[in-house]
Amino acid sequence: MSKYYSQYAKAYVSVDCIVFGFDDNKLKFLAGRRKLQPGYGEWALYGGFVGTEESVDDAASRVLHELTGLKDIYMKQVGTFGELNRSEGERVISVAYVALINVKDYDEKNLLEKELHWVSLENIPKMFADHNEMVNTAVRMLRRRIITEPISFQLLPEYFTLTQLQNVHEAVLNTELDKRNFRKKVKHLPYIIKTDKIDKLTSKRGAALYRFDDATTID
Amino acid sequence: MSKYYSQYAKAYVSVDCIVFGFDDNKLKFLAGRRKLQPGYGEWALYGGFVGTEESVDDAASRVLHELTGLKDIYMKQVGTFGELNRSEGERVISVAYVALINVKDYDEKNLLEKELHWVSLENIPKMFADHNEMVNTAVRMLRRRIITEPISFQLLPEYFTLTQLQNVHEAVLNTELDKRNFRKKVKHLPYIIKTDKIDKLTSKRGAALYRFDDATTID
DNA sequence: ACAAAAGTGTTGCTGTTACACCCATGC
DNA sequence: GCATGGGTGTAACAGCAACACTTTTGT
Repeated sequence: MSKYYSQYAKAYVSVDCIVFGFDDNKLKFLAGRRKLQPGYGEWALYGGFVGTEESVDDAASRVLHELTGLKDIYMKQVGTFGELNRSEGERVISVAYVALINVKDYDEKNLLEKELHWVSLENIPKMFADHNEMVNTAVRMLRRRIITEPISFQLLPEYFTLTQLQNVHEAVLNTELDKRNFRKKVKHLPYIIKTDKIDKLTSKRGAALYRFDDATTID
Repeated sequence: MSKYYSQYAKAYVSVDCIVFGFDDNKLKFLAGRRKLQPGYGEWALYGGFVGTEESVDDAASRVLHELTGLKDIYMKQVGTFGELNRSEGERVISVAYVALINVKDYDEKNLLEKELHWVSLENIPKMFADHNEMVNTAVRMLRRRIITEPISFQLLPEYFTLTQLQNVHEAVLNTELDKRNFRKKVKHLPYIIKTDKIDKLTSKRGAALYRFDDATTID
C-alpha cells in the first residue's frame, strides 16, 4: 500500500445517529449521556467511529444495530459536520444519520443498559458539541421527506390505523390535519393498503388496519 | 492536547466540488484531468484535502476559490462518500459540494492553467472513483432545489431576461416549459424583479432585464 | 344512554396546464 | 418586408382546503 497523500493530515471520522420514534403521539429521538471524554456525562446522540474495514454507511448501520438491536431499518445521511471546535482535543469529523424505527420493536432493555432516553422534540436538552444542530437538521429533513416520500409508516408497526398514521404526520409536521382530507389523500396512495384486519384496542367501534406495500414503491 | 480517541484509526478527509454553469443553453460542470496518484490522468472533479486549521465547509470554500477565483458563491453539501474502495492506497473520505456560478464570471484562463473543461451533462465521461455518483447526486439535488428554492439566477449574470431564466430551468430539469406559464409563475415570485434595463443583444426587439432581489428571500 | 373514536362527501378556491397570435426591430 | 425573438390571456382541469354529522360498540 503506497501512501500517496502522506503530506496531509488525517482526522477521526465518526457517525452520529438520530433515531426517531413515535410514542405517546409525539415524535421522539434517542439520546443518552456521553460515556467518553470529551463531554463525559453531557446529553448526546449515540455514535461511533468509522472502522478501517467498513464504509461510512456501513459504520452507521453497525452503530444503529448496536443502538437498537434492529437491522435493515430506514436510514439516510443527514450531513457532515466538520467544524474545528466541535470536539476538543482531536479533530473529529462526524457524519450524521437519521433513522426511523417503530418504538415497539425497540427493546426497552437497551434504554437501561445504555442509559438512553426517548427525548421529545419539545424538550430537547442542550447537547454535546453540535448535536443539537444535527437534530435540527434531521427534523427539517424529515419534515420535507414525509410529504414527498413514503416513509411515515416506518415509525409505525406493520399494521396500523389511519388515525395512527395521521398522528405520525401531525407529530412530525407539528400541525393539525383534517381527518377527511387526510384519509382522502391516503386512499390515492398506492403503497398504503387496507387489510381486513381490525384493531379493537384503541376504540370501541374498531378501526381498519392498513399496511405498507413495498412492491408499489418502485418508481 | 489530549488524545481521547487514540485507539481509533484516522482517515484523510477531502472535499470535491461539482461546479455547475450554464452555457450554450446547456447545464455544464467543471472537470479536469487528475494530477495526483491514484487515478492520475483520469477525468475527475476538482477537490482538495481538508486542512488541520479549517472546517470542512471552509475547505470547500477555499477549494472553490482556487478553482473559480470567485468568493461567496452558492454552495451546498451534497453528501459524504466513504466507501472503502473509493481510492486505492489510503483511506480517503470525501465530502461533495455543489456550487452554482455564472460562467461569465469565470476566468477562462483557469481552464487552461488547470486543464479544466466545462462538461455537458449529456456527455459525462467515466470519472475517477465515485465522482460520477457525486455528479449524479448533485444533479438530482439541483433538480429538486430549483423548483423549491430561489437558486436558478445563481447560474446567470446579475441582469437576465426571462427567456434566459427559462432556458436555465429547462436545461436543469431537462424538459421543455411553456413560455406563458413560466412567465406567469415568475411574475408571482417576489424575488425576481423587473428592471427598466433592456437587453438588445439577443433579440432585435429587445428584452426586459430582470434581477434577483436578496431582500425578499428572507422567509 | 352515553362516551369515544371511526368513518364518510360536497363545495369553493387555487394553482396548473394547454394552447396561438401580435409586437417591435434589425437587417 | 421578413425573419427573429419578445410578449401576452383564457378556459378546462386537478388538487387542496374548509366544513359536520352518522356509525359502532364497550361501559
